[in-house]
Amino acid sequence: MTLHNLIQIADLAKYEGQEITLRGWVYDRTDKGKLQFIQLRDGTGIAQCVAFKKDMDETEFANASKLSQESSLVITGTVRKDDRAPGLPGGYEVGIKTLQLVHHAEDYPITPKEHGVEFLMDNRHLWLRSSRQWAILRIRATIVHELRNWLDDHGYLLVDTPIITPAAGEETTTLFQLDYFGEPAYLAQTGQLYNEANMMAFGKVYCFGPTFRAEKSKTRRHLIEFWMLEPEMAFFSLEDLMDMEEQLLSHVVKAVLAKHQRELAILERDLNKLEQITAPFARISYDEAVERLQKLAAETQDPEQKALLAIEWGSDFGSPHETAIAEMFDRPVFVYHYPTAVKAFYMQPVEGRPEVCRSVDLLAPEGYGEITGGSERIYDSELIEQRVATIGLPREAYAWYLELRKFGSVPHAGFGLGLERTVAWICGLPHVRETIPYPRILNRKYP
RNA sequence: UCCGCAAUAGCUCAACGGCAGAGCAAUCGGCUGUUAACCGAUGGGUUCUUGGUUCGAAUCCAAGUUGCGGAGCCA
Repeated sequence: MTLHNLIQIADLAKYEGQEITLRGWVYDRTDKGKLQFIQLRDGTGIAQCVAFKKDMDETEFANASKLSQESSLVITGTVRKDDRAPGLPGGYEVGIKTLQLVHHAEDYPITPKEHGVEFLMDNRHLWLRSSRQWAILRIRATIVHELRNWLDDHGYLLVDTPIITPAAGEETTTLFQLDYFGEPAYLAQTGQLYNEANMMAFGKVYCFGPTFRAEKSKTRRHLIEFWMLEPEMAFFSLEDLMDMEEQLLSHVVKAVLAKHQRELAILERDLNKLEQITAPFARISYDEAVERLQKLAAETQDPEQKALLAIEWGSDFGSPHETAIAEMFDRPVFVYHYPTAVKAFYMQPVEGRPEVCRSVDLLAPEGYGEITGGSERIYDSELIEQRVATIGLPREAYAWYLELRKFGSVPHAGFGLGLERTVAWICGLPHVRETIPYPRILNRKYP
């Protein structure tokens, strides 16, 4: 078959008046008898291809009238401007000259009508072809690209951390255990401890990869396997960390707005909300957050809501608390100096107030909750030894980590950013299950 | 793990103690501007499972399974 002038649908408008070749899949079709409208999808966009009986070979037109959803084909034809033409980007269509069927799809299950969550999740491998998923995963790719771009351009070095680890990175989470030639090993829940070693070698580093938590969490914000970006910086204070995070995230949001107007339109995202995401973000202490929540709870009439908002100083925030705090601001808000007891063992205590630590979480607006969590790390050798002993961690497993404090220990800080939560927020999605191609959630690992 | 809700055609749902139904999809036919096209026709059912109540159960009851929403835990 001839494939002269093979183009991508995203570039269709550049070829007005020219004869071109497209390859792709039937997204939808309208049959008008002697006239067929084929919406052809090639991964870069959707083009309306019009088959007129009188313009085509009789057999090829007959094939066109039998096309089923998701059948694959190669067409040649002439590009013309037509305001009636739907598609992505739309406004141009192709008058078909030849049409070759590559494969006839039979009974494609996902139709243009509505479907339930369970059905779509069972058909995730096919659901990815739908325009909404197309939009989300393209934005996800840009978010990853822009996060890495910004870091690479600002002197941060990508240093990969292992996925198979001999011990937990944090004391709280349940890990997936592996059989490592007869010895137990675990899937990483964070690259943080290795980042601290890498930071001492390279100054400013980050790791980016999948992390695994065997928690039986069943919420709109949890995945069993999720991707985390973790920068770690030598000589950084908590304030440096917040400055850096707001620069990084406002850059990413700006880039998505610049590159993905079409995708955001498909998702019906409120662009005003994203345009507000500029540095500086709001900053409040844990103490102030608790006070504000207590005041809000006191003023709340609905008893159910009142109970959800109730909080005592010293407790970690639940999902309703995070949402309530975030709603008090029109941009992301940093909450810093959490109680030491609810945070990880390696977080630096506040001087003169050891009951709170130099930690900071970033809460996204619109109820998306915590998207980053970070802190200054303990760099004093004796203090970190003491914390490991108090928590009851097996010292031998952490010996290498503790040794970092013996050779030129420095103040340092870092954070972890949950990629899927960030994608859900920027895309305005109700659930993280659509932010990753093949979500691993409680009781689901297929497909 | 706890609380709440649900499960009926390939899909989305209706029928709520008395004949198992619609729209979409599929198949066949018609139509030269469709945007979730429209019009006509055809095929399509272990009503999640097990047990119980009843003359009679998709419908009521019990247990289980699966899913969804929320809580907790967290990024």
